[in-house]
Amino acid sequence: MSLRHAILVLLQDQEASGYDLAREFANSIGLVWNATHQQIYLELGKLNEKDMVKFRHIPQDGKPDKKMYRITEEGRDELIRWLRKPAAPPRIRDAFMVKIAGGALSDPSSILRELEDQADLRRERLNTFEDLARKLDDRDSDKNMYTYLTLRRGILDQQAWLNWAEEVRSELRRREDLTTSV
Amino acid sequence: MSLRHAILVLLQDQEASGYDLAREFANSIGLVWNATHQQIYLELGKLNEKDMVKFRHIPQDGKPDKKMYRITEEGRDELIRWLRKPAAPPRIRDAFMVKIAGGALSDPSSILRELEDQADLRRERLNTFEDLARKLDDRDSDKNMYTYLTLRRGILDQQAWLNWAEEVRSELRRREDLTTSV
DNA sequence: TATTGCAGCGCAATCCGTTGAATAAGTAGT
DNA sequence: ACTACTTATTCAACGGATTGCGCTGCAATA
Repeated sequence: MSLRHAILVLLQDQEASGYDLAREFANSIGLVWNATHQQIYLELGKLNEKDMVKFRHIPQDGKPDKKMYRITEEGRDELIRWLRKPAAPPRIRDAFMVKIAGGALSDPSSILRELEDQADLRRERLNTFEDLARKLDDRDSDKNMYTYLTLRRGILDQQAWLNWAEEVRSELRRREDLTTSV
Repeated sequence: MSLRHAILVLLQDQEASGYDLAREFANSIGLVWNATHQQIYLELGKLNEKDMVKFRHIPQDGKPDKKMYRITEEGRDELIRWLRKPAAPPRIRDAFMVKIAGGALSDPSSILRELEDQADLRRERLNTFEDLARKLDDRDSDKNMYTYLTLRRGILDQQAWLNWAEEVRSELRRREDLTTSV
């Protein structure tokens, strides 16, 4: 349960509303941890109860009021504490891979079709990450270096996925040849 | 919610007890979907209520009785239905990566320490997967091809991770040089 | 002999996450 | 004029997942 900590990480740099955070989750941090806006609002509520964040009401004209959250001392303490203890390895839950594992049931053509859909998604992500990495101006600043490394992680991940997809294609083709020649 | 389908995939090949399944989740399928024994027993119960699996009681001497589950027609239908509709892309939730993203807070040495711990884990997995891949005898059988592809996915993933770790090391070293020379 | 580990199953409580919807006012497009 | 999107937050309901606990009994080890 480190949605909490992901939020605290974001709040470190700047005061932000739930809405702001949700947008950032959709981009930057979403690369390593994703969450919907409902989850974020809920978690902000809990963090507030535990005095790890506080907010001020900002009335706006035209737009609805907003709550600008900032991290407190307790919040920072909690974050530091969390950073110190080892992180559990991420648990893997990949539905598409379950399909591959049970692939002998479906026919190869439908697998290939879905493979291409997934590959499109990965290619899209790859482009996004590469764009963002290119736009990082000063790579030597502390903050940017870590953002850069995070992006690199995403890039290498997508690339590995796409390479795997290439292997799948050629294996399935090989298989086709075998069966038609028998 | 495709714990259900992962179980059905496993039950396709052989009758198995909850305990057996839990062990398989810890190995083979665990590579793409992990689950604890509690979750598995619970899900087996639900699957049974929906007549997607049935079981027979096996009394054992010494050991407690066990329930050997097998898939039913309804179960197979459900599995086929599920295979046909597109899978949602996996959501990413990597606590260690959240730490990296907020890395500017911790000192580089503690990051490196945890990096090495995680790297050990990845190397271990890599070896396991490579061993399993080597042991697949007849790569041309339908079933083994898909197992092979699943393993390849895991292998490429671990390798990508380890390459990334190499990048992190050199970036952090570079950074150290910069700060000491200033 | 005490402890640990493995085989085997289960319940209860709680927490996390997802889905869907409601509200409300401005702005941009056809 | 109508539609759709953006900003901004919240609630309700459900189901999935996790954590912690409980049971039995054999085998091996220290």
